[in-house]
Amino acid sequence: MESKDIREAGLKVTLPRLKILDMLEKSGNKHLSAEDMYKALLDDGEEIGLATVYRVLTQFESAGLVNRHHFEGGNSVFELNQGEHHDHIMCVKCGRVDEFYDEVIERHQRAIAIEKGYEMTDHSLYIYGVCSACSK
Amino acid sequence: MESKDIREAGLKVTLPRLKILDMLEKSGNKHLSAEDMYKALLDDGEEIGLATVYRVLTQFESAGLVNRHHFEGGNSVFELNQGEHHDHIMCVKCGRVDEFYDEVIERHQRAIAIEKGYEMTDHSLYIYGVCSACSK
DNA sequence: ACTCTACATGCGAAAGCTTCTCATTATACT
DNA sequence: AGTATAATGAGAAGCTTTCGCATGTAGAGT
Repeated sequence: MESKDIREAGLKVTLPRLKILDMLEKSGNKHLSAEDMYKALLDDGEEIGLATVYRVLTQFESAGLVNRHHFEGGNSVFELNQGEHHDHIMCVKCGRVDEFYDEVIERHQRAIAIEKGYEMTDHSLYIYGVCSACSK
Repeated sequence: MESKDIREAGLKVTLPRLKILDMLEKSGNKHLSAEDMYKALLDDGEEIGLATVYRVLTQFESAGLVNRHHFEGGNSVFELNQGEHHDHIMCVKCGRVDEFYDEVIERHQRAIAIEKGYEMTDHSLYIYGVCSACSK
């Protein structure tokens, strides 16, 4: 039940929040922008403002329910936080996104932070390329 | 002489371009935004428009003279392309930026791209943390 | 040096994404 | 159910970046 997550985040359970969380859960590993979700909600006949979508996503992010990514070129995209950290590889032609996790890279990042005297709080790694479907 | 670089990029040697390139060369390993450079030019008494700063930086980027980075939270910053690729680690409190290069990480990125069926064109890795000066 | 043409510039306007403001409405606790 | 508090929708505003266009200038040829 999604409403539990919202309540546990200290937020009231409202229709926009339920709809947005629901949409993220059903989206598979798609990475949706606020605009994407807003349009989809409109198409569903919901009366939800774009500002609300942004507000709710920001709150979900603070609560750790979703992750925000800044892919190259413009707007942020969001995905459900499902526990396991991963990084992204993205096709510069079609926008397809795949996910990966590499323990060696993770370990080296931590080592670099220590070597440079930083307490690591976060990191972001994006690989850009042309996917197999687009390169033929 | 910087004008050679500009000419080799197929661009006319103009005052705004010289000033901007000069400023990047003198900035050490600082990472400057277009706005930073625009303000510095104004303070120097130059009559250079913000649009020109953006245009010139974009052209320099296309020509491979500078690299553009999208740090978390807003605007792009630029640094001179001095040959060797590197990634960045940034303090989330004071904005300090350090650079690093890790061959193992680079190799793993290439391997991941191949494994996922991508022809890698680019990648970006940012580590965020609290630097030693800010953490005490 | 002088001329000419294509390219650059500055300015203001505009675009695109995101946040803010505020009056209205809904949630959840008593 | 009643009430305090938080959430919403709509539009305005903010910020970075780009565009359009009239004016100005670099640089090749003469």
